[in-house]
Amino acid sequence: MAARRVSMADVAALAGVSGQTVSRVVNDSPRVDPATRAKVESAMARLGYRPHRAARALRTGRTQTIGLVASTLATVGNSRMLQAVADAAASRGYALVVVTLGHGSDVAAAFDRLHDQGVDGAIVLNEATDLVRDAETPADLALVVVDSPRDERFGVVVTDHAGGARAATEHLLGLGHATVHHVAGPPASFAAAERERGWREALAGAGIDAPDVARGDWTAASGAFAGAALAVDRSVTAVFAANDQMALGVLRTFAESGRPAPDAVSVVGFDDVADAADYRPPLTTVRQDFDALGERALERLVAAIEDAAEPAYDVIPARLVVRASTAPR
Amino acid sequence: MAARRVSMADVAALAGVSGQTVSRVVNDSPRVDPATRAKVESAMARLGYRPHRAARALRTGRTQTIGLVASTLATVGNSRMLQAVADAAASRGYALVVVTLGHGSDVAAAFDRLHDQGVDGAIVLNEATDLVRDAETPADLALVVVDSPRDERFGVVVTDHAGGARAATEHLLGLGHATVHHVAGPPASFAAAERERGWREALAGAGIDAPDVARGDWTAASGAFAGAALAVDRSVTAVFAANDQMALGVLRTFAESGRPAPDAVSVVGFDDVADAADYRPPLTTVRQDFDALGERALERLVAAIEDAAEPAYDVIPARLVVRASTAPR
DNA sequence: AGCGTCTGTGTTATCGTCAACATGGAATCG
DNA sequence: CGATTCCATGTTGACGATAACACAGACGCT
Repeated sequence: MAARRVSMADVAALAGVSGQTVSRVVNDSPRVDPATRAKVESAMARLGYRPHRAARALRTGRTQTIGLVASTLATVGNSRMLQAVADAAASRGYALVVVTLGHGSDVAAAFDRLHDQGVDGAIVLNEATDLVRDAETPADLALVVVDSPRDERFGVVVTDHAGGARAATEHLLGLGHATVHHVAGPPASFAAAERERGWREALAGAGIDAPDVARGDWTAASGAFAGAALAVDRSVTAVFAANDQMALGVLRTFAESGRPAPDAVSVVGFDDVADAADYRPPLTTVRQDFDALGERALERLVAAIEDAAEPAYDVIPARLVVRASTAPR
Repeated sequence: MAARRVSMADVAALAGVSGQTVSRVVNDSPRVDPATRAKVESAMARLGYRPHRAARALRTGRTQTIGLVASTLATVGNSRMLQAVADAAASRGYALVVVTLGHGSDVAAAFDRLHDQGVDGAIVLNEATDLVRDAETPADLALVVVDSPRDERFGVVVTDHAGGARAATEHLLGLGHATVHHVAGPPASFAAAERERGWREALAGAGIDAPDVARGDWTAASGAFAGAALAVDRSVTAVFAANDQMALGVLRTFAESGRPAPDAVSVVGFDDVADAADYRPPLTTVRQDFDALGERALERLVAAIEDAAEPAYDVIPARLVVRASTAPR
């Protein structure tokens, strides 16, 4: 019962070589005779040998593990990022440990925990611009931050929020709306700021003064609240919400005020969550490519860990998806 | 720059004791003189000592790491479970590694990966009843499965799906509806089967023959598809959908058929996702307590790992949340 | 007084792997 | 043809922590 696990020594004994040779086979060293390699490999297969991560980590100082830091996993965007990162990590042989920020939103504590875990690097989903900016980044930890301003201390991967927002706004203007109102995300959010910037740029490009923004906290409830104020203003015919869930709230309050989309108002969201196509009406929105984002973040992180690559800056495009919540004015 | 990490030996030297004594302090052994303990602790604090997980794992065979297995993390339920489990694990000093099933849905491969990682135990989010049933469970891995039939080989923690479904159905019957139609989840899902069972039981209890069920795949799109068929049948006045997203689809197609809830039809969902209160109309649904579920699963798992506790079976209640999508007939 | 027991601490060996160095032979060179 | 290089492999000794054992002194018992 107490079958001790198979170690390198067992494989070495069966193959009639030294442990070091087994190690070389395992690590794909070129310095191994093909015949020897075959012998060792068959011995490994026969015994069902698996390298012992902890032992290797102890010896090499590398754990083949990366951390993912997020304030919460309960949002659609974060969980889709997580999924993408998890898949990408698995395919490269890295384990992924998840660290969520406590209620204190204490990034330093999160880095501390990662340090404890001995991760080789970390990906941070940066929901508040100053999250990472203020925390001193541990020197010995490779870092890639998602949705952050460019920074030379760590890699950065971002969705083109501003570009997506511009496309959304221009789409609405193109439909003949005199202006476009905006329900923005929380002030601390980098993504929210970028989306707002894109919206302003599009309006400025059309020579239109930007109206006051309403501000929500990404939840549908906050979108509904903001929408209630907009709905009573008959001059509002087009609303760009900074995410789909707030758009959902906007759709609801406009409908309840007797001004349903798309006849009385056009609404655009951001993200393209799975449900967006089944909102009423189906929501025109900007699709974020979470898979590409996660994949790229991991790729950069692994490059930093394994090849000491310099921090890079990558922008992933976002694409407008037109559905039924927008119509010509 | 290349500051080697602080090891136990460094602490021991500074405190003027042996490494073993430091180890005893770290592990809260009672066999340490309070004065000595204080000396060691101050030395640890001064040097900023952190135990080296890999070294400890190598020696003890315990990694203080658990795995979470899920087919996907992109669903609301799974990501909320993940969040709950991550928090609970962190508070107990366990790291959490996430393993998603490949497209092959190959549980054996997932266990394999966990084995590689050397986790002490795993929590499986069981979306298909036969997921775990068929896989041979590794003997040396403590296991807790969420949403599975009772099993003596591993711990099981489940939401009371049937009870919640019964409450939902009885709520609708209590409003005067002659019968309740059901949009069920995928056939392989344990949760879907249980919710369907609860629905049937409630109808049977009222002496009503259960109508045919429509079947979706948890997505809003599949709910819309099922809803389209139901909406043309004027005798349908009450629908219980097996999750909120399908309920969203049902709401949409009924509205588009000129039969909006709650006047023409009453709709109940399951889960209480964050957006449900902002569906149009706000959705009456059954709230799952994901936090309790995750917390309990982790508690049982840790008990199994640390105290070799016997597999337990826990049921977490679900609660009806009445909103505006249901009305008297 | 003599003996066992308990307490706090130190010593030694080991977990599985890999880096650094060592070795012996074949191939290549001037 | 001796010297040099290269190649495939082996030997040794950590990495950091802890389990098992050892031991000296304090204490209590008969």
